[in-house]
Order: sequence, then structure tokens, then C-alpha cells
Amino acid sequence: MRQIKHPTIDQVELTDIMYALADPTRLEIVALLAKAGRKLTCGEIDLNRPKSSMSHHFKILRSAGLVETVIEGTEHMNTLRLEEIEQKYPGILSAVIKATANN
Amino acid sequence: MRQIKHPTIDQVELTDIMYALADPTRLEIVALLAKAGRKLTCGEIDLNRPKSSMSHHFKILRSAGLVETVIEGTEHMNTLRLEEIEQKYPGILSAVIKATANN
DNA sequence: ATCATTGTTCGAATATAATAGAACTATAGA
DNA sequence: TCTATAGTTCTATTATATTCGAACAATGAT
Repeated sequence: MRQIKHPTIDQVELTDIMYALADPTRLEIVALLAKAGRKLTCGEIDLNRPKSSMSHHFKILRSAGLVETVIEGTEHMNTLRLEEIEQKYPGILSAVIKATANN
Repeated sequence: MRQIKHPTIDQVELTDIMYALADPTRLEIVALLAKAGRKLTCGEIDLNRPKSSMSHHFKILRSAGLVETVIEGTEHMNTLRLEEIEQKYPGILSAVIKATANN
């Protein structure tokens, strides 16, 4: 059961996080993951875009260190790496999530 | 004495802020402005890049609503719009500044 | 008036990113 | 084994950003 590679938290750069969150689609993915508070499959995050586009955005979220994806069967379960990011960059991600909630 | 136009705070979009902060040069400008805690001219923010490049980055910071530029004589005085941004998006900018300070 | 200073704007080159269809991979189930 | 499902990867297209030299504009000083 091959798993996807993620950056370790010390490899996560602030500008990568900012970049990942600068796209409306990705910001929405992050908001949905935060709101759900549980593992979500890519399919559950339906933003009306083709699979390949969504996959692209997930890849960027992963490489920025924001999202962790674990393969379970045919599904890819995604979670926010909230605690880790908060530890390294306190307040940023939680504030962004709060900002997206008020919409 | 013509002044530069800025977005009003209600026109400031979260993704614009994220986008503006995703560039290392711009992040550094923001960090320097925050550290200085006073109006800085573009010239005082010397990041070893040509004027036109810096001007480009300032333009994006302005249009994102992060920086306010007031013309005084031949100089353009820049400040962070920290209080306004904090009011609209609490915690984000201050957390980013804190993150840049630990480097 | 001329000149120096500060920064913007223009323009063109280069680089990076977004989008999405099609082919592919991996697993699960019949 | 064949088929369906979930996502990824490949590839090409199009759109957006970055960079920076050169020309320009506005002010202040001589």
C-alpha cells in the first residue's frame, strides 16, 4: 500500500503556505477540511471541477505541507496538518480558517 | 500633490493578501515595514533589486491593501495597514509578521 | 531654467501557474 | 479475470507573474 510523500514540518516554508492559500479553490479546500474536522476524500470535496484540476490543487496543498493524504483502499483521505503548522507558524492557519468561516 | 489610490478595507480580499505575501521579496518588505514601525521610503527598503522591480512589488502590496503609500515631496512614504487588516482579518497579518521575525 | 532625486510606467523577455482531456495506476468487488 | 471506482500523471494550451532596462513624471534645489 504505497503512500504519498509529504514534507516534514521543518521543510515547510512560509511562502509555500502563502502561495498555496492564495488560490480561491485551494482556500476553499482548506476551509472545507477545517470545517469538516475529519478525513475527507477528494470526491467529498466537490467544487465542480475536473478531477485532474482538483488533483493538481491537492498536490500543491500537500507539497506546501498544509494537507496530509493517506491512501485507504481506492480512496485518498485528506486532513489538514493544522496542529503541526500552528506549532511552527502560530496563528496563521487558524486565522485564515477563521477568515474563511465568516463567509 | 497627486496621491496614489488604494483599495478601501472592505475591498481587500483574503486571496489578494495571501498572494501578495507569497513572494519572498514582498514578504521581506512587509517584515521590514513591520519591524521599522514607521514610514519608510522605497529607497530605505534596499533589497538589492532594480527600482522597477521594487516598484512592481510595492504596487502589488498596495493593491492587495497591505501597504499604504503617501507621497511627500519626491519620496513615497510606505506604511503597513496593519490595524485595518487586523480588524478585517484578525490574526493573519500579525501572525505572518511574527513568523518572519523568527528568522 | 536646469539638474538631481525618487519612484512610476512601459515594453519585452522569460518563467511559472491554471486548466482540463486522455491515458494510466491501484485497489476493491463481482 | 473483468469491471468499476478514485485519483494521479501526462501533455498541451492558455493565462498570469516576474524581471529589469529605458523612458518618463513630479518635486526640490541651485
